Order: sequence, then C-alpha cells, then structure tokens
Amino acid sequence: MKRKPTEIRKAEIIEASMKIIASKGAKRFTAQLIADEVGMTAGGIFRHFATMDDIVEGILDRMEEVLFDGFPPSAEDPWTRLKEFFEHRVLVMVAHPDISKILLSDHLAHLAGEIAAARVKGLKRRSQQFVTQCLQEAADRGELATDVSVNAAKVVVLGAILAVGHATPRIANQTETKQLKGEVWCAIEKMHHISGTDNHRKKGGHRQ
Amino acid sequence: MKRKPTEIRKAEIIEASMKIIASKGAKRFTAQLIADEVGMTAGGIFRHFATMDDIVEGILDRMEEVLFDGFPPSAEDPWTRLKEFFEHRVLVMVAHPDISKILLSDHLAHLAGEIAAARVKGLKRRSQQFVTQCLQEAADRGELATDVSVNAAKVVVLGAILAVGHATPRIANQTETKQLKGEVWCAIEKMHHISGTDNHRKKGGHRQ
Amino acid sequence: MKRKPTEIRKAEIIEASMKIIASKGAKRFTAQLIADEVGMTAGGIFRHFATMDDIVEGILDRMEEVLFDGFPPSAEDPWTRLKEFFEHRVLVMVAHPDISKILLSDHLAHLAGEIAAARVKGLKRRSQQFVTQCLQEAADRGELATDVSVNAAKVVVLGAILAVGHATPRIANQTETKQLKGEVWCAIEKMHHISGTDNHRKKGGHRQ
Amino acid sequence: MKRKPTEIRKAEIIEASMKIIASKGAKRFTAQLIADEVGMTAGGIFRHFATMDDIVEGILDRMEEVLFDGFPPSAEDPWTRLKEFFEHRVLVMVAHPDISKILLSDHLAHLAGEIAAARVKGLKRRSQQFVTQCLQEAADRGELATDVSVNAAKVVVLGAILAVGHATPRIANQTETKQLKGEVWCAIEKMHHISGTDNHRKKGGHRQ
DNA sequence: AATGAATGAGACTTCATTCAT
DNA sequence: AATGAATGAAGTCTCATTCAT
Repeated sequence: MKRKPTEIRKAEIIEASMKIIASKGAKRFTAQLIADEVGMTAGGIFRHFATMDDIVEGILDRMEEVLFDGFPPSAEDPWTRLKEFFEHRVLVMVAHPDISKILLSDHLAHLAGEIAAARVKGLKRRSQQFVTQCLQEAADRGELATDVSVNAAKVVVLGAILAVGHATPRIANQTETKQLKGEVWCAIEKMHHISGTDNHRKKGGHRQ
Repeated sequence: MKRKPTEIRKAEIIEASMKIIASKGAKRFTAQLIADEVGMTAGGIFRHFATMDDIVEGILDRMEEVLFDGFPPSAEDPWTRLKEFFEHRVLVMVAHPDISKILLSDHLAHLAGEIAAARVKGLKRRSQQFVTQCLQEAADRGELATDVSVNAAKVVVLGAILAVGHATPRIANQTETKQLKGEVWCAIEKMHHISGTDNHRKKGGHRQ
Repeated sequence: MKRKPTEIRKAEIIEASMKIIASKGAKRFTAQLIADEVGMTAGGIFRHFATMDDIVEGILDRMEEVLFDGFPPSAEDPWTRLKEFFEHRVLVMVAHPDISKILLSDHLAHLAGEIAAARVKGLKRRSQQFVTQCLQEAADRGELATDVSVNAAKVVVLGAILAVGHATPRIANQTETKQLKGEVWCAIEKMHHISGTDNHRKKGGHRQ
Repeated sequence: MKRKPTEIRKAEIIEASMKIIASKGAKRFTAQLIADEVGMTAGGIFRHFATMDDIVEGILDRMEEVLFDGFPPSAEDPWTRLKEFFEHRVLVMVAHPDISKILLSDHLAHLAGEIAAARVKGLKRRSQQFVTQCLQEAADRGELATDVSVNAAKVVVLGAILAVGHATPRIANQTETKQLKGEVWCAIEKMHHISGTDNHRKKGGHRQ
C-alpha cells in the first residue's frame, strides 16, 4: 500500500489511461483497469479525479502539452516551418506511441461529454490550420507545385504524420525512425516547386 | 412490430451498428441503441445474432466486401495499379463514410474477441501489402524517386488515404471529392520518377 | 423467476419502498432492499423505474392519491367539513401506517431532488390551507372559541392527526381506532364555540 | 489547520452533525460534510469519535440534556405540571430548531445500531409517560372533560407539540412563538374540566 | 491534533443475454 | 419473428474507516 502525492498519482493515472485507451480501446477505459495498471484499487482513483470525464480532460491536457510543445515553429520560410512541424510531430509520435494511437483512433471524441469532444476537434483544427497556413504561404510565393492544391498538400502532410504514427509500433530503433522521417519528408517535399530548377536537384540539401 | 425475414433484419442490424459505432463510438454500441435504430426491441436482436460479437463479425464481413470489391486492381503497370487502388479507396470513403470512420478509428479491433481483432489486422495488412508491392515493383523498375524508400512512399500513400477519410466529413459534394482525389494523387505521383523527364510534364496524363 | 407486467411491479415497488422508508429510514431506501422485498434482483428494479428518484416520485403520486382521495370534503358547515377531513385523515393513517410514518418523519423531503422536496411541501401546505380555511370560516361565524386563534387551532388539529399516526402502530383493532378518533375529535371540538350554550351539551350530536 | 482540544471539537462535531441531519437529512450525515462544516478533514473526525455511530450517541446525549433539562416539572397540580412541560418543550423547539427537526423526523432512530434506536424510543416514551401520567392524575381528580379519554388527550397534547415543531421553521420572531404557545395551550386546556364552571371563564388565569 | 492517500464495501445504473409469452 | 421482464456481471462513484506522515 504505497501512498504517493496526488500530483504524482494524477500523472500516473493519465499515463495509464492513455496506455489503456491506446492498446485496448475506449471500451476498456475503466477505473478498474486503470487501478490495476497503477497499482491501487478502483475506488482510490476518485480521490485524484472526481469523474472518469475528468481523467479524459487530463488526457487532453497532457496531449496538448506534448503535441504543442514549442509550437508553432518560428522559421521564416514556410517550407522550413512546415518541416520543423513535421519533424516535431514525427518525433512526438515515436516518443509517445500512445498519444499517436489515440489521435489516430479518435477514441477520445466519444469518451467524455461535448466539451471534451470540442477540445479534440480544436486540437486537430489547430494542427490543420498551421499546415494549411504554411502551404498557402508557399503557394503564394509560387513554391507549391502548380498541379497540387493547398488542400491536397495538406492531406498529404497530415496523412504522412498519421501514417508514421501508425507504422511506428513496428519500428524498433531510433535510427530507423530518423531515416524514415527523412525519407518521408523527401517525398513530401517533392511538392515543393522551385522555379527554374527541377525538384530533384534541390532536395539534396535536405538530406539528413 | 413489423416482422421481417432474418436476412433483411441482419443487414439492417449491421448497417445500424456501423452507423452507431461510426457516429457515437464503440462504447455506445449496445443492443438497445441498435434496436432503437432498427425499430425493434433489444431482445429481438438476439434472434438474428447470437451475441454482440457476432454482429461485429457481420460488420467485418460487410467491410471486407465493400473495401475489397474488385480487389486487387489488375493493371500491369504498378503506378497505375496503385492509382486504381487509391481512387477506389477514396470513392469507398465517400460512399460509405461509416466504414471509413470505423476503419480509421480502429474501434472494431477492440470490440470483439481476438478473432475479430485478427481479422481487422488482416484487413489492414492486406491493403498495406498491396501498396508495398506496387511500390516495390515501381522501385525495381527504377520508377520510384531515388531519395524515397518504398517504406516512406507507403507511409505517404496510406497516410493520404487515412487523411482523406479524416477530411471526408467536411466535404459536402462529390465534385469536390473528385477534385481533391485528383490533386492528392498528383502530389503522390511526384514520387514517380521517370528517367529523362521531369515529373511535371508527365502528370498531364493522369488528369481526370 | 416470476414475471409480472410492469404496472403491477411498479405498484409493488412503490409499496415496498414506502414500507422500507417507514420502517428502516431513508438511508436504507436502496434498490437492493426493495428488490429483496419485492422478490427480484436489484438491477431489475430499473426496468420499471429509471432512477431511484423516479421511485420517490411514484411514492409521492401514491401518497397524494391516498391522502387527497375525496378531498376536499363538501359539507357546508366549516366544523362539519373539518370533522370529515379529520376523520378521513385518521382512517388513512390507520389504513396506511407507512404513509403516516413517512409524512411524520419528513424523510421524503431529502430523498430526491428539489422537485420532490417541493412536492412534499405542497402536500403539506394543501392540508394546512384546508384546515386554516375551515377554521377561519368558523372564526368568522363566531364559532371558534374567542381565546383560540385560527393558527393555534390549526396546530391542534394537524397535531392531532400527526399524533394519531404516531400512536397507531400500537393500536391493534379497528374498534379501538374508531373510539380514539371519536374521543380526539371531542377534544378538538372543545374549541368549537356555540354562543348561548356551553360546549359540553352540544358535543352529543357528534358522537358516533 | 487549527488544532483544538478534543472536548471542543467533540461539541463542534455534534453541533454540526445535528445541523446536517436536520437540514439535509440522514443520508447526507457523512464524515465529509461534518468536516466541511467544522473546518477540518474527514479523517480527523475519527480522532474524536471512533465511529459515526458514536457521533449519533453523542447527539443523543446532547438531545437528552436539552430536552430533559429541569425535567420533570415539579408542580403539584397535574394541569400545571403539564403546562410547564408543554411550555418547556415549545421553548426548546424554538431555541434548538435542529433538535426539534431531528426529534420530529425520527432520523436518529435508523441512523445507528439498535442501542441508539432503543435510546430514541426511550426518549419518546419518557415524554409520553409523563404526559399520560399528568392526564391520568387529572382524570382521577375529575379534571378531564368526561368525553375525552386520557389516551385522546395525550394525542392532542403530544400532537400539539409535534405540530408546533413542524410549524416552527416558519415562525420568525420569538414574540409570535410566545403568542402561539399561549393560544395553543388555551386550546388544549379546553379539555380541562372544572366542575361548576365553564372553561372559558377560567382560562383567564393562564393568560401570559 | 490533523492531513491526505488508500481500502473495501456498497450504492446506483447499464447492459448482454435468456426466456416465457 | 418479436416483445418485455428478469438476471447477473460490470462499471461509476460514495463513504466509513485506517494509517503513514
């Protein structure tokens, strides 16, 4: 019967909850399972969070913290800014596979009330708006391939982030991750149009 | 209290279940809600399906049917084959938003026993392997940009499909969808390396 | 495992609930105890009432029905009207000792939300207003002893009803009850002032 | 976090408990609510009382002390004795509305074990026996109206006390209370039969 | 003397499932 | 084929009580 200060327990509970949701699904997000994971009894959970919904709030707080740490990137150039965002997100997905899975699976949206659902939406929108903005800026500068709309490019970029998260569990070591990240970015940057050159030449500068 | 033959009811129940899972999440996938949707009482559900898990099986059957209808594409050329697959998937997402949402959200994987989970995995793997194979073939022919690995390309392609599914709810009409589909494919095909040409020229042939 | 139509079960549940509240107190008003009393499992209760609060509502409905059956008395003369009310109430208290106990103990007021509490208040007020009105009318006619205010008389009448309920459990047979009722009314009617006579003479007419 | 000696805390806890039971009902009589009221944490309560039942015992002690302070009245004449008792009780009701409410509502009887229930019963019986005895004595002396039995008179007297308690919350000031008390007693004393007189004349002596 | 974390029992409620009708 | 009552297993949450600090 180990007693820990509430702040530590709260973090443990959030962590365990994310793990459970990611690995077992929203339906198994139960006080009992969390308690098992954390090492206490189900009733004890409610000393730290009043309701299960509050835990969901806590998860959202944590996700926001992790996802938007150092956000938005400050680079002047839109492609550089986008690259920084992309790399940050990929690293987050690898470092926090649970968050990656939760984001992808959209479990949170139905887990708590409308407030939580709205927050999930907000999280998504924030990322999307950032990406859209970078791409729009690039397009305005004539740096987006002419046959690719901002919307389409956005789909590719966000999709790549989602899919990296999806693929991550199978990636064992960090070296592989780095490599994949670099290669995927290369693929994305093929949409980067530089007048007077062909894309292939330019890409060399971005190799890691 | 309308009586309908089992086959019709079964289809109705599957349909209703998918709708519920897609719109309200796995946690609300209950006999009562299905019954409400279908217009009968919860007890009656079990005349058609022995258990809730059986309904999940039925959903999987239905999804497999829709997703892999006319699969795999038969084109000789790997990029064409991949394009056909991509376009089919995007159309499916639009025609069956529930299936899209369920697939994306991974709800099914945790809803029934291990057998269902394995089937979900199989569904995913089947798509992934197809994509991998197309890209590997393209790479072997030297038709994949040299700085993009098969793995990275796979991430981009699958990611794009995921992201289109993610975006679909906000797309109102079919015309927009078609356009987005075309543009996204353009972006993807930037990874198509054709020796002696630059990609931009080539793209025209793929316009719809 | 006996199955009964919901209407019957509802009545049984209300009855059992009143019995429990009356005999064991509000704290023991639990689904389990009701179920034990009725002969089913706790979960089954909720097929008939959605929440425990709904049961409280049902109890209030039942109490209102019993208490205000044939209310208000129609007699022209205020003392006769009051007597009819008094006798009716005493009979109710004897026939429904649980209701009597619940009314006295005020358990219901805190059992459900504010709506129920307000209804309890309303029930009380309705009786009180009737009594007040009768007595006021009597006073206006000069038929209330001059040294007794309407308010004071009200306290005596309502108090007597409460106390008869209180005493009832110890009264075995109906004959005793009838006698007590008559005697108490005699005591109350001492407050009936008939100009030109002394009260004692008059009382004879009211003997049963 | 103020530390106070046990004796003071005990009194505070008893006081708070009575307030809670009176105003919120037996169901909300919890360590947490008491602690909130007293200004400490729930755990701390149990340094002063071993169990919640012990608090109930304490409440009973306190109630006994208040209710039977200066009891029984010493007057020789039974009606005077009864009057003294009645007035004392009414004053107690006004001075300690919580006690009045608790007594009336019978919450205590079900709150703790059988011992407490027995004590509550004892408290009530003691009052009832006193009243019965006074009335019996009056009857023996021929001072009880001939058509009113001792039992019936007891019902009226105890009922009046109950009803004053019931009415008390609505009585704002002390003057009103005093007046009501006097008037109610007038009504009760109508049962006082004084041979050779009519009751009305006599009452003057009891005016306050 | 008091706090604050933890337990464990028990409350309400939901839900898959069974079964008489 | 369907309804509707019932069970029993969970699940959320409350609460008395214990105990380390």
